[in-house]
Amino acid sequence: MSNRTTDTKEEILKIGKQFIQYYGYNAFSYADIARELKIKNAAVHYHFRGKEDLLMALIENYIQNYQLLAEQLSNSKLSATGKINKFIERYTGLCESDSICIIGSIASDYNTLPESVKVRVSELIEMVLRMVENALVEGRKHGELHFEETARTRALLIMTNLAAGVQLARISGKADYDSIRKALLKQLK
Amino acid sequence: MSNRTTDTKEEILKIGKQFIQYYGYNAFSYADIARELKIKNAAVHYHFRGKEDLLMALIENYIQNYQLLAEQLSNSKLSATGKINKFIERYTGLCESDSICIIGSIASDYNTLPESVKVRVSELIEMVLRMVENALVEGRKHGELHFEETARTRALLIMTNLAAGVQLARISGKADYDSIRKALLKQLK
DNA sequence: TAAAAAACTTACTTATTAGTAAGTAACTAC
DNA sequence: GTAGTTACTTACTAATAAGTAAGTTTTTTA
Repeated sequence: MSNRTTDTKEEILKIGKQFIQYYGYNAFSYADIARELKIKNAAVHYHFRGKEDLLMALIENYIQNYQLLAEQLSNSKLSATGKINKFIERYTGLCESDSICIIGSIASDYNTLPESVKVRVSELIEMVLRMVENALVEGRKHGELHFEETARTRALLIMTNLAAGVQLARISGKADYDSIRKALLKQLK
Repeated sequence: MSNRTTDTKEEILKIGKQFIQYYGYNAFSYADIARELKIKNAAVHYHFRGKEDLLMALIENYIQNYQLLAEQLSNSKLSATGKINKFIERYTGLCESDSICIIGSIASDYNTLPESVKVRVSELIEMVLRMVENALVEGRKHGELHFEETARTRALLIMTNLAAGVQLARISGKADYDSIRKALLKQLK
């Protein structure tokens, strides 16, 4: 019995992503996913042999997603500020659903992950950093953005502010995330 | 059979802290602690009824520790920069052992924690932020430090840079943490 | 429309987890 | 020196976790 309009495999990925962002990788089980989708445990194993495979698939999805965003940004007529904003918006969205970014979530569980996953996460992070870096370089070239550090360092600062910002927001409130977000942009002017 | 020189309860706290900082709260069990200390599972339960109680004790320890640091700093003749540096050093130390800060670790697992713990973590964070904020206010008053935002916002920026900085360091390398650390201090001049 | 492939469920297994009840050894206080 | 307290161990239980083998239903394709 398959569902006409939705794809179970996609649904598993969707729920898995939500669980990682809401509870953390080591805090949910295949049984949790199965319960949520009203299928059996073994059905989840049919689509993803094990939890590591599911995680790997999620990371691949995430990489694809960011590659798409990177392309869109490089082809767009948006200002550098606009591009940075597109990036920031992703975090703002997470904040609203009491979730944290996958990278931050995985980073906390990093030492429990198999080598294959670690390598890919590392590549994902480099990709994201390069994307922000490119926007920063462009903005500085056009006199639109101003910062003292190298673009790479500035990208690191922005990324860490946002990643930990959404983590903090769940505890001390969304107002703190908002202060961070606004300060980030003001600093670049 | 009790150990003359060490205290089992203290040892459990020490290992528990290490596990949280290295693997994450939901990635270790009482059995792991028992194995490490060469005692039985039930002995851990004797000292801490459940994992939540252990976590709570660790947080209380952490709060005490920070209260001590806050006092030391407020009574010290250190410059504001020196005070901020004392704070930064804590993160640098973590970085060297491939560990992340307890706050960051707990933040990722936040939605799996009981309310009693959440409340105390929230108080801990406020304490830490106030400490950094105080040093910033003092530094600005004396013309030693310079920043545009409110001291609270600046403290948020510093704290998120460091917390996510050590998380990132495990994945993309300690050099990235170092760039962040140096940029942080330079920004304040 | 029959065979094959895909997408499951049923029914397990094996390992781990948190936790506890009951017993024992050692130290402590009087 | 014995009664009580502390700090355990032994020996469980009940629940959950990951995973699999075998069978069933549904969909696709030839």
